[in-house]
Amino acid sequence: MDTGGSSAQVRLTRKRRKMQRVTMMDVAKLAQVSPSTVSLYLRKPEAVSPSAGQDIARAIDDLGYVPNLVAGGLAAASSKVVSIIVPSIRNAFFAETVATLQAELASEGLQVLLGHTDYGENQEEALVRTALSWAPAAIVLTGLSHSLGTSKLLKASRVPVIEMWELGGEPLDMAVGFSHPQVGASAARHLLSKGRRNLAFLGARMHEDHRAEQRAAGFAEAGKAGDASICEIVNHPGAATVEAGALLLNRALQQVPDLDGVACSNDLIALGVLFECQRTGIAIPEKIALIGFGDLDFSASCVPSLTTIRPSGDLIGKEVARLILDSIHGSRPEGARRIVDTSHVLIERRST
Amino acid sequence: MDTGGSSAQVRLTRKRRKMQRVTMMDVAKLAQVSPSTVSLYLRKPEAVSPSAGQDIARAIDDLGYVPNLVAGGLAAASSKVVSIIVPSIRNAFFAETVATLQAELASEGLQVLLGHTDYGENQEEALVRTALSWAPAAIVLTGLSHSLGTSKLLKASRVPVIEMWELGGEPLDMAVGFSHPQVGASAARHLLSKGRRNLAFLGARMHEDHRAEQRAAGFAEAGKAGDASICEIVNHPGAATVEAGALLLNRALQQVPDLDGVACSNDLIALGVLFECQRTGIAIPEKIALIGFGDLDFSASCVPSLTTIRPSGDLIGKEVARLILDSIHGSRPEGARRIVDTSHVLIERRST
DNA sequence: TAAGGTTATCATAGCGCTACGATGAATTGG
DNA sequence: CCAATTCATCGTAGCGCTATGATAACCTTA
Repeated sequence: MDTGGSSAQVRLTRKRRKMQRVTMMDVAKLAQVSPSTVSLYLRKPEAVSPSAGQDIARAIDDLGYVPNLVAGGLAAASSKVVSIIVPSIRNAFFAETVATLQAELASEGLQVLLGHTDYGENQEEALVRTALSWAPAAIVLTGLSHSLGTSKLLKASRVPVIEMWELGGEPLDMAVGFSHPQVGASAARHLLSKGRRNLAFLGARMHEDHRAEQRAAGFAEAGKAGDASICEIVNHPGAATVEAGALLLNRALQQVPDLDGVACSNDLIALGVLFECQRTGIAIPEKIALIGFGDLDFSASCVPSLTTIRPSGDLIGKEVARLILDSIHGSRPEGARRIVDTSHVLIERRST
Repeated sequence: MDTGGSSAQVRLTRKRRKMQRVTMMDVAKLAQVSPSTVSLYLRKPEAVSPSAGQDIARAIDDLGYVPNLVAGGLAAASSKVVSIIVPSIRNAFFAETVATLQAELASEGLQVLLGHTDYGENQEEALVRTALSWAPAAIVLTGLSHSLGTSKLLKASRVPVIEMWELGGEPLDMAVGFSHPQVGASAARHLLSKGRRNLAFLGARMHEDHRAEQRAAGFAEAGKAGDASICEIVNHPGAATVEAGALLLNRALQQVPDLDGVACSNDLIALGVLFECQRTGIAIPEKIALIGFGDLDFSASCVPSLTTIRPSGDLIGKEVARLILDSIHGSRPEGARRIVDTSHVLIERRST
């Protein structure tokens, strides 16, 4: 007869939770120390006696223990993650910066959480919101212009914020980059110094890419301040591609009949110009002097080699990493606003 | 008189923890529901009554509540993060895939945790270890060859693993990509079909880049199987750059005197070849037929336009995303091993 | 109206770890 | 030889959230 079945005291598994195969507790048990000691060992090995340390190390190894950073982050109220938000990782500029940054941070045990906005401010706000959900150690944004909501979110959180690839405005917290108007001005002055007077600036997606717009503005201003006869800005609504370069050149040739100096917002555009000139038989630099921006992989090797402006994306990555690590280690003077100017370098080659 | 001071019952703040400004509890209080209901609303809004839902939504808005995904991840035993590990984010192939993947995943509320190995297997193991610490929803690796430790780690965890950009071996779990030997073979056959018989394959970093090596091998095999007179493989120890292309061409010209067909492991190398030929007056395609790999931004626009093989990095990203989402939603047939072949497309242009 | 079925909501027990304060052992000094 | 000081180690209370089962509230239908 089944006595237990209908009686009141049914023994049911009260609660059940998913879990991790090996926890710190298991390590502690095997090493015959308390979980606290294991935790301490993992964070500050030198604070634990050598003998205990060895036992723990062996236990970790034997069990194949992998610490759970999610739990750690919750307990410590801050995770070992840095959130990076760029317009597009397809863009070689940002790829370079992210790569450098990732490498620098990885050596300090920090992970990179990546997001890209595709040049949309609303997109950015959503990304910032999710980024903050991870209680990151720091958050890295591109540029200085953000939606009101983004700024509010960021200020409300106590997370260090670094804005990169742009200087000139008031940063939320810290900034690493350079002045884009100055880049444009350098390009214009260089063309003027080569005796060119009928200039054009070829840019892409400038309604969204605020920094390209600034370069164009700096170019136009320096052109006018110098003795340029004409100084036109031509924009392509799509992305900055080689193909766009060809289109833009043709538009510029229509607008500026005696065009003899062209600056491009991006080396890809410049490459497109180069190819289009080759196709149509326009001599570079004899007929048109050409200067780009970015110093991409091909810029030194193309025919003719491309005069360009190097923004040092890797340097930006390094400096951002330094700022983040300083913030985390508390070695940053409290309240000190930090702005790092990575500057730009004009590299003269055969195309001008 | 101070009665409390010396007496035994000192009221001391027992414990203190850091915290978050606004928690789910605060939202619950303001909306006059229990925290569970708020949690439920956030995860499945349709399961909560419209009136309660409205109250909660308003409370969230009023308080500027940002959910803590770290806590959520711990409680749910899996975080809304997908870890992606690529050799290099500077590489346009992987940048494309990561960008697509990130966009697809973001729309489902998943974050991307990025790591890059710089083509090092040890590096990869360390990255996988940290990645697993985040209890990710899935983990995406590049290629099929990993260290023993990496495989063991991955198998021990119950995390869905997707290997991308390579097919042909036995995947750990799921794989999305294409066959690299076949790419090489396609290139060789194309050159042969153009009547070229003195062939060379120009690759870079092939001792580390296993996939480039496979392309070269496939090329050599198809060359021999066809009626190629010579079929040489030339390797550059450094990265695949435009500059390397020029060097490699010159090496190939030495090794293959009557060189008339060149395949490159990467369009950047092909571009370098193009420029070098321009410099030295070698006619393309008349003297040398040139085929690349990647179909990068410039490949359609250069002069002459570049015949190339498109690996569809964006398609890979999309398929990987689909597999991940299927895994998460449990719609994947349990135990079914999934392999997706994204294939490759040869795009014939003017350079052959 | 009672029995049975739906919902919508809730109380509660952790997820695995860190940080705080406390404990006990070892060392020292007067 | 006991108080004072150091040092390694430990016990424990959460971090903020989700999942589970339970409960209450509301319909059905016979």
